[in-house]
Amino acid sequence: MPELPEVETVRRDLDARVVGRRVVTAVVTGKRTVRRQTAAELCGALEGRTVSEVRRRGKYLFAPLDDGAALVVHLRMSGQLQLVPARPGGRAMAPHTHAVLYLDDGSELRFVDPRTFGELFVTRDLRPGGLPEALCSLGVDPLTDEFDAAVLGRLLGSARTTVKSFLLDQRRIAGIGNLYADEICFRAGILPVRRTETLQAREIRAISEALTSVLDAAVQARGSTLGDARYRDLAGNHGSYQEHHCVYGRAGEPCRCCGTTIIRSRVAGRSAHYCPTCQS
DNA sequence: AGACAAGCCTGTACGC
DNA sequence: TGCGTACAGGCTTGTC
Repeated sequence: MPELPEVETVRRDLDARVVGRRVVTAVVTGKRTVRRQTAAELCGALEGRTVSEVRRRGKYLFAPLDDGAALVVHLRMSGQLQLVPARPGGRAMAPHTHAVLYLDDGSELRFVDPRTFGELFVTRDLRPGGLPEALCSLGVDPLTDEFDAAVLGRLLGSARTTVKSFLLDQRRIAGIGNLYADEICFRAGILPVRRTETLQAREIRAISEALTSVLDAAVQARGSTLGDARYRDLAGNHGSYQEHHCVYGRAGEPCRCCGTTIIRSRVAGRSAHYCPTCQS
């Protein structure tokens, strides 16, 4: 399940390898992959265009093009981008390949998505800073300098919900999914069910610190690859942050800090993993 | 066979 | 009334 660290890993690789490349041909075969426009419109908007840069907001990737439009990609649960180098005879398409951008150096950028929740679209509707209008409802991105403990404090101060729901709300902070929400709560020593109204100043600082340190470490490790919807980077390699998970996917196992059995319960309709001793 | 996992959107219901 | 929040349903498919 790609969340911020996984999407950022893909963004960095795309930025290094696809910027300056021109799309020669675009082919969409998935029926659900392009929803906000027709596949022909998307392909027409991409063909002949050069990728200027690759940016990210929360879990969304967007690539401004040389004509002022931007390609937007969301991987949702099972989406994956593959960059397949030019090779005589080509390389077989993975099952569930729904779109392919053929680039001017012979490489192919492929969108693979078994559960078909992911989507691509091209938009010309951009804010002055270049952010697509469609992404403007997203909250602050925690890897930017727009985010710090003071900003988090203000956001938490106006919320009346659980810490888990707060962290998952993309309109407040963009990029955190179920996995990193649980890891951040553990690192901060806060239970996922804690009400935001009850947080002390020192706990808000702890959440801020945990948020930054967990996401930074996960980006360093090139994301988490778990058994289910296995995340892969552009080249097909997996991340390694799962080796550092303290709670997510560890229900029934001993806490790495105190040995207490990690609990799994439901919070805000989602699975939540926590240590009942280390978190309060 | 059927439940479940995930992210996000939509619609509806609720409390203050 | 209106705002913020809660919750359920829909979308999908591989895995247990």
